[in-house]
Amino acid sequence: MRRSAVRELVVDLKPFLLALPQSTVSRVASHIPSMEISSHQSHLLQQLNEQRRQDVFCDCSILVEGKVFKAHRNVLFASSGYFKMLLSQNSKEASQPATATFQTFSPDTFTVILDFVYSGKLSLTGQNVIDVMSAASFLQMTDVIGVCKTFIKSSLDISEKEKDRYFSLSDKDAGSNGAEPPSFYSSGWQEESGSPRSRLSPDRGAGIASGKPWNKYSFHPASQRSPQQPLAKHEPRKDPVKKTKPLRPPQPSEAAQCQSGQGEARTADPGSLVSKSEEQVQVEADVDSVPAGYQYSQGPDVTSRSFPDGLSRLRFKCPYCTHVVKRKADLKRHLRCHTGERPYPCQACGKRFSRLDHLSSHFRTIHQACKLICRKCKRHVTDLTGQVVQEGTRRYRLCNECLAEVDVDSLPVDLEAERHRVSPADRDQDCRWHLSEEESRSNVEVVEDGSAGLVIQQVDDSEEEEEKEIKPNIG
DNA sequence: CTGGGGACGGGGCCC
DNA sequence: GGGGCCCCGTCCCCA
Repeated sequence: MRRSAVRELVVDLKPFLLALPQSTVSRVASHIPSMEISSHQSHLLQQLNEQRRQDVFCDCSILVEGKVFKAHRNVLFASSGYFKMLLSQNSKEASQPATATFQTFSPDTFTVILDFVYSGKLSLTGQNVIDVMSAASFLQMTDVIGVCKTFIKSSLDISEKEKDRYFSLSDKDAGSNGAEPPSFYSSGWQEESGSPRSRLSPDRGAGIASGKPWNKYSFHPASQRSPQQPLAKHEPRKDPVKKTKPLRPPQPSEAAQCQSGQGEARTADPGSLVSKSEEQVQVEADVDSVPAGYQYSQGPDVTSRSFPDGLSRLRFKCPYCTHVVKRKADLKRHLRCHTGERPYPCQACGKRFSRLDHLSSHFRTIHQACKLICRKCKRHVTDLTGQVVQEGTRRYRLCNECLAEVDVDSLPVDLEAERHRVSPADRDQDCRWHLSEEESRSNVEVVEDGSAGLVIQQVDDSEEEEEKEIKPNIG
């Protein structure tokens, strides 16, 4: 601890101790082996933050889209898993100033993160929460991620609680285009003792600092997003969710790309950033706990929206776009297109879906060959006129004529095995298509065409009805 | 360039 | 009220 910090502490405690009777001091000292000064931590943090602002002892530079942030290696190490990895890998060069470069989030976003690191206060707004969560995902700051998630969820709760206020506001309040949400949204995290920062206080105009209206908000990697980018109706489709490669957490090698003391430019893969974000959203979906020492405060007018008469039936307003739905469940469903949450994995191929019905549809279409249509000639097929073909994890039907054309008629179909496969006892287990079963397909009693990678199964229309009862094994 | 298949979001209905 | 399901429209990818 620096001398100045210690001196501050002593100065701070002096009047307190002097004010106590000597007997009290000795009695307390005898009962408390190690006295804990509650203000110490915040004081220390305050001092570190002051040092950061004055660039005192800062031994780490972070370059974010051209803007340089100064910080302390120790503080970053203690706050972020990413920096922990990065700095520990470069521990040999501890004497050299460390430099990290990011282009995956904006300077504003990193300002919020860094302010949190040095103050414990997270300045979240409806405009920055996704960016901050993505950045926190990348930096592996799980506390911040949790706070962001709670923030988003809380928006929903407040939306519900204050729905009556939609209608209590006059048309004048709503303006001519009542469906438009209010321009600003504000909320923030603060210490229990309360924050002096006005932007954290839940008053109406508190979010003006960000200056971004609701309908300007969209969910994109910061590197791809303009702050002013409007949110089109299907814009979430352009979000990295769809482009995401198989989900994976940031790898240590990615962190290693930041070279200590070299200031090497680095562009992190936005896909990986969001993938992590998605993954964490899902993994932590049931974690609503608030980090100890914090309390959540949010502006009371977050969802105080009113709508014209024609829209008054639609009560739930998406906090990230102008979309309005009638049911809270619909809003919850809609929000996944903003958060990228995909809680429904396909057990057959591992692909993840944001909605259960989409998963069901995918499973039926891709893995169950439910369509009684020949994939090639589009004619209706029955158990007499066609067969199910398995290609990898896909199943579809071909009529006997088309089967002959693809030269698989020479393949023997093990009817006995087929009967066994669709027997009631085994049907359910088989049709669930567990990945583990995929991997151990040697036990599957079907015949594979080695050249075409096809597996021919006899069509059984009775199975068709039964398959409708089979649902993907949703974990 | 075009058509088909699949993914995906929204809306509505039923339980 | 919420979950599940179905339908529809749109978009994207690919052959």
